[in-house]
Amino acid sequence: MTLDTRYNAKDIEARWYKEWESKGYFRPQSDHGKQPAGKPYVIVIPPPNVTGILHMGHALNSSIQDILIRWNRMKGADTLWVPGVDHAGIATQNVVEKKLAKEKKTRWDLGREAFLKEVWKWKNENGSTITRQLRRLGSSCDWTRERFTMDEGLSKAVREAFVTLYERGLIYRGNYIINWCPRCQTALSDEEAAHKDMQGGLYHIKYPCLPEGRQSIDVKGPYEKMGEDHIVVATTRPETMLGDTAVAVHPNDSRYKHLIGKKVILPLLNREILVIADDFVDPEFGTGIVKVTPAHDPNDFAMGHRHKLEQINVMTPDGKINENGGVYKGMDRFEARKKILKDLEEQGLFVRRDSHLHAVGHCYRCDTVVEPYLSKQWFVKMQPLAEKALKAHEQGDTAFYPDRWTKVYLNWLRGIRDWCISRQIWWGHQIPAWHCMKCSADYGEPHGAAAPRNTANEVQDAVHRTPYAGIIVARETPKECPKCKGKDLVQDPDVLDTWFSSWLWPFSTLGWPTKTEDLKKFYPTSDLVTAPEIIFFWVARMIMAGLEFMGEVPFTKINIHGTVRAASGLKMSKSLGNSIDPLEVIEEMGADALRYSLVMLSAQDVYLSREKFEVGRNFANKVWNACRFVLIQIEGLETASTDVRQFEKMELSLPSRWILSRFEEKTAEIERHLAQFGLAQAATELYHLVWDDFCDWYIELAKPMILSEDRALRLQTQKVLFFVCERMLRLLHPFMPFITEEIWQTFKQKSADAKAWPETIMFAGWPHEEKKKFRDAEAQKAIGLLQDAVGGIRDLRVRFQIAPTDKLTAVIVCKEQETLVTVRTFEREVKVLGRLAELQCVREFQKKGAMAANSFAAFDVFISLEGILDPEEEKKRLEKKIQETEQWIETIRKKVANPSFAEKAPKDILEKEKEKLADAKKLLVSYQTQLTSF
RNA sequence: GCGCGGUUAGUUCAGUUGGUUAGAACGCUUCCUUGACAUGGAAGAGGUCACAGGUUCGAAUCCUGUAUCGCGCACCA
Repeated sequence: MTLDTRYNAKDIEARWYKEWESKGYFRPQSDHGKQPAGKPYVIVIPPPNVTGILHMGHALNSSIQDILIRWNRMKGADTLWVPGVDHAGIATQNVVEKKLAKEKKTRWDLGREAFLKEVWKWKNENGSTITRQLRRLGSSCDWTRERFTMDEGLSKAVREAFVTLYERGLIYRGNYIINWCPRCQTALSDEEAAHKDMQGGLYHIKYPCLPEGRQSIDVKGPYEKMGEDHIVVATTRPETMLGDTAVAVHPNDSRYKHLIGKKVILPLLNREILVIADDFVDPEFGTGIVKVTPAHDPNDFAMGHRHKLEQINVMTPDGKINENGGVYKGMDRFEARKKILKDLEEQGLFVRRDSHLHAVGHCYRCDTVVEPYLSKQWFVKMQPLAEKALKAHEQGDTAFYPDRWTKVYLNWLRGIRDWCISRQIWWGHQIPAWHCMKCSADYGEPHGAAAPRNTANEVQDAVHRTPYAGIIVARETPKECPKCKGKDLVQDPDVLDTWFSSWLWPFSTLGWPTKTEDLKKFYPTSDLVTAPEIIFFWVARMIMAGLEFMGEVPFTKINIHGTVRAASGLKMSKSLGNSIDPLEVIEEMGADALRYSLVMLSAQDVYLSREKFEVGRNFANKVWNACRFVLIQIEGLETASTDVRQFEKMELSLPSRWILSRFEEKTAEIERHLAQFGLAQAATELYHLVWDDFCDWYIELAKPMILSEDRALRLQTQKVLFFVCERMLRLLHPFMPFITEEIWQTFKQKSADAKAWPETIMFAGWPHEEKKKFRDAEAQKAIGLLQDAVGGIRDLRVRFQIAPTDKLTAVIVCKEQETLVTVRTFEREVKVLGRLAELQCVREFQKKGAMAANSFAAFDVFISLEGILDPEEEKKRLEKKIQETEQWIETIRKKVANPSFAEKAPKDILEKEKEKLADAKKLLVSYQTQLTSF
């Protein structure tokens, strides 16, 4: 039984995933009636957007989670990885609306019910793309527990959560300035309005003053005296001036004190507005006078509140000027901006445009400029929730890896603002609130429609009236109004923010609010792995929800991994056209290669280009071939086994002792890295263990041993090869699940005790240190010497251009008798690896003729270079070496001679320095001896 | 404006609590198709660790400041 000559990732990967899933290996072992070891290990997947396709960020995220899951599964824990997708309200609705648009239809043409049918149809046909792709990656999720935020159970959880919060007085409804996307025509939360710096204009506009005693608002120019016949305000959004209801100055601003309480004329609409005084105004900025538009700016809204100003909404939900905007009615907001500026200029009221850099909110789904907009929405009062999360953190219930994200998280919690959760779309969980048409006067106005002029008092009322008259919030659809017994009830048309369902994910996916077995067994979960941009959207909210509804944090460890970026440094995204499709990489190089490359690079943000995946591909190929070599070498072996005890009474060769020792050492190190989410470091360690130690040295050393006449040595080497290689596969399995399974199964067939092996490498157990049984400092030191000797010879070969086929003679001159004894034990190996015809190991040596050496602290390696060596060149080289070494000695000597160093440095450091000094001196002697012989 | 992170080889990055002559991958140079692997092997060149101070016997590592790049947050119209 052996492996194919060529490693074919594609074939292997398709085959194994199917096998694993169909046999139920991904399910918790307790589902199979097994008694697992220790605490369960549970991860919930950050649910990807149902409209999404797998991008590199997902690939990295899922790779990390799968490594953690497979690692813990191998350790014997009851592992559960719950997969699923969220319904992505706005994004999904957009996709379906776009589809309808092609047929020249809108959602309004279909009506709510028919439209939702369309969305479900789309979901059923296309919604599994991303989960299919996750399978290609090798993600060992328990698909039997897959959830969707719109499925029945999760919808029940959403309703439960909403009603519970309402009952606890943490949900309110009110008129506020929210972020409004005119394209999606819905409110957004603060997090969904991504601020981008934009170079815009700061427009200075003259507002005429109403002269003393004049009642008429027909004030004619010219306006020349600022502060007398006019004032100048500055704005970035001139179109909002249509809704101005005041201008404000700082109460202590001496320039304008006389204006306070006076009136100015709002140009274009020729409305009188008041000059008010408010601390908010920064006298240093612009002219020190601010126009106040309570319905279109959060600050102005607050100011309007303080001064009981009228709120005039001048925009329609789709971003056009409404009937309050006079002649501008019907114009798009940006079109209106241009026209208004033009009109102002014609009237001599436009002063100038300054270039101005400011942050403008953009809809995170469609990138449209968000409009601060006054409308009636549902909110969650966040502060009480945040306080619980803060307290949990103080108690050490949550920890971020790496730790620096803690601060980001805490800062956000401390400055938390209420969460606008209602969305004016149809796809999502409809708010479980019903309006009694009889009791509720305030129902019936379409959301976001040109709101009649709400007064500040009304807002205040709306905010604080809880529960509201005429609104019934309930778990079950109410039949009648509890107050008036009226039957005319209409459910609130709004749906909830998608994140309102995602934040329940860690327990809703386990069955909550039903007290299921899963919930009992698997909550709280273990780790959360996600990207930094999701900390606010999801992580923080999940923690708050966990505490609020379950009374316990949903997970304690939060691993924040790097962002995947294109080589240019920009975030990888489809819209920028700089993305690399993970599926293409899988197709070309295999999922194992993709996973390994990504994880190895993920110590921080991952900058990708296609070539970077070659690391993983080459590594997979190396693993394949090394194992193939092992299988070929053990062809005749009848007693291949993974049993540690087989080596107990065996006198192992030095290289075998060494490789066993190296594996033991590195296993512990890899485990340590994995335990603190140092996956990149773990992967790098493994890479070098496999490539450098196992392939470059052990396999090369094993070759002569296998060809040896000594039957016992032959057999022993075969056994060690098998044993070590099988462990290597297990160490690699979490990182490269497919290739390791394929090879491992071949190993299993080859082993003498195959019956004792589990059915899959997934359950083969994670290699643990054999009580340091294999730790072997002596072997490590000896192989170090061997590597020096071979390296020294190889260097001389290359330096003097000696063909590899030229068998030459070398002499190793040991400086100590002890070294000589050691070197003699691996004489044969050095001969083979150095391609020598002859090797002498001696204590004393008198150089004859043209010879050159490489010197080490323990020995010198000479080779004969008759007719090749240029004595002058060699002399120069040696002189340079001597100079370098002298300098080095001087440095150490100074250090050691320093009384403070001797006094303060730890003992072992001092010892090390002294050793170093001794070694350096030996080296110097070697060089000097060589030089004098010329 | 506030906060966070980076600045180490030509490039991309590692570098645990300060302690070998600062490492890797890719690229580059030279040589090698030797029975696991050319997706390979051997060897080599290449770095005053952004800058300036400070703490220390000792600093890439800790502190202060500067420069520069990136990210996040924020109501300066």
